[in-house]
Amino acid sequence: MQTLSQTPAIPHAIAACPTPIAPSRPLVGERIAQLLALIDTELTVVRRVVRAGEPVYRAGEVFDSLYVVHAGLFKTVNVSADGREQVVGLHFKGDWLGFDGIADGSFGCDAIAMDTGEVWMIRYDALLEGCSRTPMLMAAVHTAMSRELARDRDSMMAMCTLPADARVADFLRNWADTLEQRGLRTDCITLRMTRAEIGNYLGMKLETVSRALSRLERDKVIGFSEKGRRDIEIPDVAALSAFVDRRLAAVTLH
Amino acid sequence: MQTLSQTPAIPHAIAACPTPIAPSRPLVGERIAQLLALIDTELTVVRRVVRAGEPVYRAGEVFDSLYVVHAGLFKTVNVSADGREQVVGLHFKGDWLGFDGIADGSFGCDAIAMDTGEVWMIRYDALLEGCSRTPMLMAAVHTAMSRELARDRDSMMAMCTLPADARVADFLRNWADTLEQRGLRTDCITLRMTRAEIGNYLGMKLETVSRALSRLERDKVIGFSEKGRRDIEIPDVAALSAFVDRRLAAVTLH
DNA sequence: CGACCCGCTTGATCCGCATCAGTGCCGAGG
DNA sequence: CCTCGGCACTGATGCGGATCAAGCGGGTCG
Repeated sequence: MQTLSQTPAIPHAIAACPTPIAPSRPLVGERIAQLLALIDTELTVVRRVVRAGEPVYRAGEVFDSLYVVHAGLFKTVNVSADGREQVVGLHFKGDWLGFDGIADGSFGCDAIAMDTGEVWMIRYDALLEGCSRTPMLMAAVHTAMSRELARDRDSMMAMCTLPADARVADFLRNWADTLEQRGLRTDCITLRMTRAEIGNYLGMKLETVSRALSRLERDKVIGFSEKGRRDIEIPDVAALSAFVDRRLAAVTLH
Repeated sequence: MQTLSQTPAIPHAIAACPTPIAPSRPLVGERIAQLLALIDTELTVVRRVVRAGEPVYRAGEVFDSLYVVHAGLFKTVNVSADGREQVVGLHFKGDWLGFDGIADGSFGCDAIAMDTGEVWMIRYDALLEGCSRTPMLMAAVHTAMSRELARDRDSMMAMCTLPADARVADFLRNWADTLEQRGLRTDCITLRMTRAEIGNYLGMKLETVSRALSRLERDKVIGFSEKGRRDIEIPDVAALSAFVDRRLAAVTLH
């Protein structure tokens, strides 16, 4: 089914993919290109380069613009009044940033670049106007928000029902999926996050992340590159899914 | 009770509110009324009464309509391929149902009535068209999606960082807030969920919910009505917040 | 070069919550 | 009436992951 036109990714892994969530998987890369083209023609955008660690916006700032990731990787960090903070989302090329600010006119999260990247800033009032003119644009915005909603729920579900090591496996699988959708290599991914950040995102401590990764390596589901423990080799994405299912079955049956 | 044309909400409760998140708190009830009026004038809606336990829609069904809760309480349940299911959202009057179906054209959740209620069904294509005509309507839709996003993140945060009993306290506080925003009594709330459902929503087991409630009662933060253990008295919402903060401090400082 | 810091790993121990098990309460139905 | 099934509460026990602690490799800077 998934005859991805451009990705050179391992075909058997795709055929064996157990969770065909998105029926239009091979089109995702194209969809992103179309989105960016649509925005570029319909709206005036301000391109902004953001360096690693720098914020696109911060929680509490007045909301008046949305952002679309054009390059790089960004995280959104929820900061509560009492100082707790948690990574609540990761955003790749084509993802939007700032939807959560619409409701009450100020951002609810920090959005921070994890390496040098570029965002397109779009004034919200201009976007509303553009949506009135161009129904396709409105549909695209709705779709993006809807997708984010669905993704948040899936990760909530994972956090609630999966044990720690399966959560890490699921995280890696999602990352690989994301890369694959963008036509990038999935067999060797570079996490641009520390163990502590991963743990924060997945709701566990850095030691637990480390142990989970070690276990996944022992089980031959992943490998470490000799370049460093930050690069992770995923010979077979399906094996990762299988690992999740296996751990789940171990819990589920009484 | 539902006749709140403009909220007659209890002023002292607002003054005593410990977490002034929304600056326009007393206007929320009015906002809901305005939303429903706006929808009613701009769109053709189909009213549909749903009895307790019946679904509004089910995961996997083709998406072509959104729903607005007009009366009653609804839950959304995420069902994964392997059979796990989790309550991922609770929806009161004025909330929308079905946003997560926009992205890929089919619903990702079950939406189920928790007691007899009424929803307004709105065809999505008609909504898009209405949004083009009426910018206010579009803004309302965006706001609703944005709010849902923010709420999901907050509950994700709570699940990750709060211990079980604080999570229950936080849950009750949010419930009370929701009622207050709609101009209803907050000092005695009736949970229309079993302990197991609450636990499922909060990511814990029913025994833990039960213990947490018992503890909250021992600490005089809540009380049980003599009508049954399903009715919970909250003499002071601020005390609930204080409980959450206290439990958090106990964890945070080493 | 060595001193230091940071990120990662691994082991030992502790604790919160899940699990298992027993009891009580209430409403429905024979 | 008694029985039965669903829901709730509580105690005992075990496990998964947090916490504490130690060691290691690599990068930076004096």
